[in-house]
Amino acid sequence: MADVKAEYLACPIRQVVSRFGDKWSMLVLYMLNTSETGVLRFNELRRQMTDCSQKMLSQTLKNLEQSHLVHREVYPEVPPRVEYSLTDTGKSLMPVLTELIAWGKEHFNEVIEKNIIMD
Amino acid sequence: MADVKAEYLACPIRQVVSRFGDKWSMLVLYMLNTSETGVLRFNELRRQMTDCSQKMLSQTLKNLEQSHLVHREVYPEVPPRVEYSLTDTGKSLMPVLTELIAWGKEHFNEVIEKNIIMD
DNA sequence: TGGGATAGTTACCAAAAAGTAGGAATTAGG
DNA sequence: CCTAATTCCTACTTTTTGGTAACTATCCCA
Repeated sequence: MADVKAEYLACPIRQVVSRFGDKWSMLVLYMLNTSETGVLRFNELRRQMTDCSQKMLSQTLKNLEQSHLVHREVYPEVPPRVEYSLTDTGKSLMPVLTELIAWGKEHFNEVIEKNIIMD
Repeated sequence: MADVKAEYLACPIRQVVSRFGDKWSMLVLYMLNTSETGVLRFNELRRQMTDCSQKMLSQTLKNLEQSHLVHREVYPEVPPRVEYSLTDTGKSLMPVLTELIAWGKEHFNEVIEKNIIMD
């Protein structure tokens, strides 16, 4: 098991997959990146990702924050205001992510035509 | 729920995540890409990914085949021989994946130093 | 007095993913 | 005739993930 740990720490693919290979992380990063001000509040994200539950969104944001990809700024107001934005590390990921999305746009249309995955 | 389907079909991020955002897909693609001949047999992959179970590997390969990213060639011999390689679509993904890996190498070392995720 | 808004957390449950262990099929080789 | 090699499949169990609904806290407004 210690071997597994070493393997994880050494392998950038596993790092990447384990940190934002989940259902919502990339979507959140994308939303933050395309936001005009570069900043989004919790409920603004919720409204844009209607099929992500409140729990999943806050969990996702917490993970991204722990990975230093997203910055969380709390304003001690009532009602509370919390603003999320990309960190510099997060911003540095965006060109790659953008390419991945572009690749998806280019190549999955053809795939989807032959291959229905949802019902 | 039909909306969710439409959203999925329309969103390249979800396409990408749902097709190879899982635990093993990227690793398999990477292995196939870095193989000298561009071809790997089932047990060759197994030996290189010791912590992936037989079941997971064959499931992963099947998914990648269905997404037209991996080609599966069966030779009707005894004992059986099956060779896996990247399709053209799979190959077209590799530059992006390589960049993602490079990004991981560059940026996660610093993150890991501050932030232990495994125990 | 009693919503409403904001940003969560928690407990509970269901579904999906993944691990384990065993079997199947075929033929060559001892 | 028994074993090894190769590529799986299947049943069973455990672990992880995700969803639902209810709860918290605070202040403003009617």
